[in-house]
Amino acid sequence: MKDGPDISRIAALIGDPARSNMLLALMDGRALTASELADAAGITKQTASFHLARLLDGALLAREIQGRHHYFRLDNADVGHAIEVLLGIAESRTGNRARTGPKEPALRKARICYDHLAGELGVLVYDRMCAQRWLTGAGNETFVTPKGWVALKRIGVTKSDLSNSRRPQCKTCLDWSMRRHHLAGVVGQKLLEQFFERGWAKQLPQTRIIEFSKKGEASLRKWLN
Amino acid sequence: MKDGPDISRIAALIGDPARSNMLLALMDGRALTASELADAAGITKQTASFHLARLLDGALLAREIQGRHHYFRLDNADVGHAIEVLLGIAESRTGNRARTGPKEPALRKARICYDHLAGELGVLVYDRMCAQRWLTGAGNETFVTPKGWVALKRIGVTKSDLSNSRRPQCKTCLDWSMRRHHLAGVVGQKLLEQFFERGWAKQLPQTRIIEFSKKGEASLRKWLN
DNA sequence: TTCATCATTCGATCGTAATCGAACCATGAA
DNA sequence: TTCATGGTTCGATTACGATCGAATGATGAA
Repeated sequence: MKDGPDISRIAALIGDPARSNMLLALMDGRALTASELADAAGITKQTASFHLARLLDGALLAREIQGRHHYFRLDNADVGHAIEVLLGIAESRTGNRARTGPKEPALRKARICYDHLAGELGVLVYDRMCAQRWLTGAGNETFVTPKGWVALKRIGVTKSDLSNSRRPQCKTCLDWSMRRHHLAGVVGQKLLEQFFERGWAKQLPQTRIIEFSKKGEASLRKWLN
Repeated sequence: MKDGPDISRIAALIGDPARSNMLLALMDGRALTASELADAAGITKQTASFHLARLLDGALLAREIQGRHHYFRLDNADVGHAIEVLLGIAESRTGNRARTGPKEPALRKARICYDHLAGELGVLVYDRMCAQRWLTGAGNETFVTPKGWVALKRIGVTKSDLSNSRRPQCKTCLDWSMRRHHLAGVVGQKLLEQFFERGWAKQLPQTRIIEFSKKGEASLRKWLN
């Protein structure tokens, strides 16, 4: 037990209500200021600052300072993934109802998972992209095929957009409500960005829900054939 | 924040060193007695009993009473999955070295993940089974093909073995060291069982390491072509 | 410079969770 | 019955972490 990975340290960081509320507030991938996070958790600024320092120290959060504003965001997608898994367990305990996943149908349909699309539509995107051989590779190591790049270009995501990023291009992320995988990684992020820019979807304020317009969903399905 | 899934409750349960040590000790899928767990965590029986009651209450553990022995095991594979994810984060924080995953090469090669095989060999099994169309389906919903049942029968796993289980037959589990998927679910469990029975591999006591004999690994690779 | 705002640090308080000794309960063996 | 063992409950202690008021640092605007 000496120098092994200290799982309890990480879990304890998430295990405080104030901190977990702040982490949940960051699950949409945005960066929030200390005051906003204090608000989200319902605590004073001092207390928030204390907790944020701990989260920074544990490298669950990253901070970016702009003038007098300090912006905090999840340090990486792994943190978001851990929170999704814990959400899944917590839900199965408290909910105790037959169907898995979030209660709100809207959340189950489409939501943001750190910085990419999750829910029914997220799984649909991943499935269709696999079925049409736009993606290749088993398990978590997934790559875009040449055919896939053509399709992505049609929607405004180009290879050069991602070349200078250190993040893995594609990853899969286990979907909490669907119990299947959806697309994460830079491609997943850029894709969602395009959905927003094209007006196909927008994020409901203060929630993780992503709402597709009728037209937007139709366009998406058309793109996926 | 009223009645939503309480992620901090779950995380706080894992976030105590004594409890996390007990959970880690159970990651090999076996069921251990209260005394054994007290030992594993380095605490007295009373304290262990206190923690075990909390873990039961939070439904992270399940208890089975046999005479005066109380056996504890992880309540389900989701719990094991959550711990693997946290292990991954903790490792990336403390280790800070380039390569991901456990330090010990043996652990990276083959280890037990809740009740199935993980590590390089675990990923190999999954990849080969997919490549030969013994498994089908994208994401986490995976099924054994007719061709796959033939191959599984050759190694002693038959369809009838699993018919009366409520657990999903096949699941994929994200491998902490490899960052790829390996096979979980009942099939993954039965498969590992066969590896043990055939003497291809054995678990090193007090560790999660699974050691394949030279002959055993050769037999495994032959089975996978 | 002065002022307002955003954030962190300090200090003190408070509550609660972890711990263990001791007692108690249940089971199985003698 | 008695005894030994595995496990839980009770009670008291202890220590640590969360919280907030107040003070201190920054930054940007007037």
